[in-house]
Amino acid sequence: MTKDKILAAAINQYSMFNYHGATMQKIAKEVGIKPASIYFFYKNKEELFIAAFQSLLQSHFEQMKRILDEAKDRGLLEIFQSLLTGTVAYHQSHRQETNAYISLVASPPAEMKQFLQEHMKTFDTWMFDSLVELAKRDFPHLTEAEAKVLTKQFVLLMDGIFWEINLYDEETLQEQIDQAHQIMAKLLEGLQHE
Amino acid sequence: MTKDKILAAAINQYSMFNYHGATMQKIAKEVGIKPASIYFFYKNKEELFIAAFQSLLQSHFEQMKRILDEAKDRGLLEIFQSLLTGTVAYHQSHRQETNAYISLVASPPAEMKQFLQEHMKTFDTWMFDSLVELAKRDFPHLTEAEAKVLTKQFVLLMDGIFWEINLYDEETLQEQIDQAHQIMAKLLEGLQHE
Amino acid sequence: MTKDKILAAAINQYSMFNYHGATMQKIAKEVGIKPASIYFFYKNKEELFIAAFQSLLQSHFEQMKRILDEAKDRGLLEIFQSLLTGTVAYHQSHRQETNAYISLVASPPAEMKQFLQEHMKTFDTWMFDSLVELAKRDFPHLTEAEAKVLTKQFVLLMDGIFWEINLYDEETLQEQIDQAHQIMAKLLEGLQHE
Amino acid sequence: MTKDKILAAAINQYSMFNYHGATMQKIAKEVGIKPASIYFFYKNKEELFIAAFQSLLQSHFEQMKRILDEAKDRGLLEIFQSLLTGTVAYHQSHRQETNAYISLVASPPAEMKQFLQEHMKTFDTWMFDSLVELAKRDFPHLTEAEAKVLTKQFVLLMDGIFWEINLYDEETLQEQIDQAHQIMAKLLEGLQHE
DNA sequence: AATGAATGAGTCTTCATTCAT
DNA sequence: AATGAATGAAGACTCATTCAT
Repeated sequence: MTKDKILAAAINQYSMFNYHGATMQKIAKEVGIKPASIYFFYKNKEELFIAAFQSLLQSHFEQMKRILDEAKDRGLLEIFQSLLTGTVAYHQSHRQETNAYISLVASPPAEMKQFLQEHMKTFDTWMFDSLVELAKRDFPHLTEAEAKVLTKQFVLLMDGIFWEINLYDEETLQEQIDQAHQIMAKLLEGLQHE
Repeated sequence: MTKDKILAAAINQYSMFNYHGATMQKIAKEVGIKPASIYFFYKNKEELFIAAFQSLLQSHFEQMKRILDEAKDRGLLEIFQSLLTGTVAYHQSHRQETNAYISLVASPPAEMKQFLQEHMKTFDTWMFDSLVELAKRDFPHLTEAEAKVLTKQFVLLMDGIFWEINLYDEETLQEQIDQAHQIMAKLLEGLQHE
Repeated sequence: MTKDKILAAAINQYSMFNYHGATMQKIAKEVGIKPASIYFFYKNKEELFIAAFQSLLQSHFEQMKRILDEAKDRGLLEIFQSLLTGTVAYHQSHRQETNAYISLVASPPAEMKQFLQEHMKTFDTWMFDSLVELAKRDFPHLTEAEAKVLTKQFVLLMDGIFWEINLYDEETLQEQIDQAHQIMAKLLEGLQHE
Repeated sequence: MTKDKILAAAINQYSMFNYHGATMQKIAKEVGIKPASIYFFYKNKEELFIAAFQSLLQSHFEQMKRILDEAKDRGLLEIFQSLLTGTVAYHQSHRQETNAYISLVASPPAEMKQFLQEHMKTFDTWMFDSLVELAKRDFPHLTEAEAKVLTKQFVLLMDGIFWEINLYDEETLQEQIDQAHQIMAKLLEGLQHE
């Protein structure tokens, strides 16, 4: 459908040139239509990008949910591992969305800042709560506080991977995922002995 | 000096609107001059931004060097700690530069991509080498490989902090720094017992 | 009927925004249809507006005829009076048409200028001839020339009222109608004594 | 000066095509510059036209003041006469301004309606007060009320001339001015005998 | 009878840039 | 060292119109 193609093109152009550099003309050209046609589907540039960003954030969210859902019956370390590799795998097979997502989070257009912050909060809360619960399920003797600390540490590692996703080549990135894995292993190891 | 004010304004505008949104007009207005005047100091927009980005990256680099230099006579854990807090402190007192830097690294203008990658490589190499050396100095029994792993892990944590710097409020960010510190402590603890 | 609704909307939009500001889109929206649908009824914008203006001018003309027809059996002064109040009453109960009519006469679209001038001539001639005849009927001793002068004077007053119709509030306008009436009374009074 | 030429061109284009039809391109072309250059002098189309209309209304106002000032030492009938002929003469030697003025008053752009109404009120008040005063000066036995009635009647005639200024050819218009003159003569004549 | 989808032409406006002063 | 004046190119967006359905 043309409407979806426009959305995809907007995301792609944004990933390459940012908001002001993603012109209606370039988006239209990518879709194979004329600029004027975009306005049949979206009222203006801002509304197009609101839709684009919503779709972007939502697919990222859903992807994370899917990964967690698939992994949730394994052990905690494996869940962490799955999240890391799953995220990176997804993002490597959706290069444009990744770039757009990173761009959006790292330097959001002023008009989008608040909307973005609300989304990030929802996402963070969901991820944090889910992981805390899984941690407690897998290590029943953990106190709430301990589970939270563990989760925060994992989130920090995951954010590190995120920052590196666009900076390192595939191989180096894989090494960093391994490092994250080993760190989590060591952190869990400590807990098991208590 | 006007020339420097232009540079600062360019960085500030870039931090808010990205390359295409940072117009010569807005930059001039921020400085209190007319757009035409910018061309007395810089040949064109591209050269202005090359200068701006160089200055940006260089100050970041120098700042990191300064932090490391100040901390290098303490123990390794304290060095890590200093780097984390120093970096965050610097970036919190230079909000615009931080935003610009993050924006630049996370979504570089196409024209700047290569130049940026070279810089990042230089920076990463310097940081990596410096830390490996300090690790070996402080834990003489560490093998080269072990020292490298340790450093990579620290870099991962530091990158996590970087990603979070703009997303979390000051307090939450401080907590995350603490988490990073505790992880490094645990990793070093493990080493010490070998 | 849709066709008539389109015509009415065109007139209304014209009264508010003039020819170039009365867009097919706004007209369609006012009718509650899509712009493309207008083309089922009218070949293009120009033909729509030719139809609209014709209808406008024709209803104005017919209204004047009706007023005159109703009043023609009374005395001349009363006929003048009826024309003035009748015209104003009609125009106050058809605000949009009035505005459109005034707009059209005062600043006709270039394309319509000639068509308009022909209509105005026809209308003026009809009105002038009718009034001259009525004047002679009511004041048989008047020469043709005297009757013409009297009519011209009335037309001048009527045009004054027209110019004021959109500028003054209802009350002030009524006062001006009274002034016109009194002037005509005085002019007739002069004649009667000869 | 370019800035004034732009203003004049804006008025001229407006007189021919109304607000929406007076495009920046046509205005620029008339001045002999490129559309972009207009924006060096005026922030946007709306501000250009606000300036244009202000200038238009102000020159009309000043012209009326000048005419009245020149005539004010003659008798009242001559003053009326001067105002009529002066106005028409001025407007016939400033065709574009006249058309623009008539267009503006008869069908003002929505955005300008309020601004225009205020101006008209100021102008009407000035004209009315000035004429009432002159009437009382010239006919000392006139009551205030009588002077006001007389003035209103003159204003009505003058408005009639205004409405006709664009509709009739020069000769016919001159006849109408004569009619107005004769009406005023008769009205004054009546007063003198009291 | 009406509309979804599309577009060429044109609208206002901004942008980076130039150049004489 | 700075700016007033200007512009070609491009930006977002609108408009009248078409055509298949």
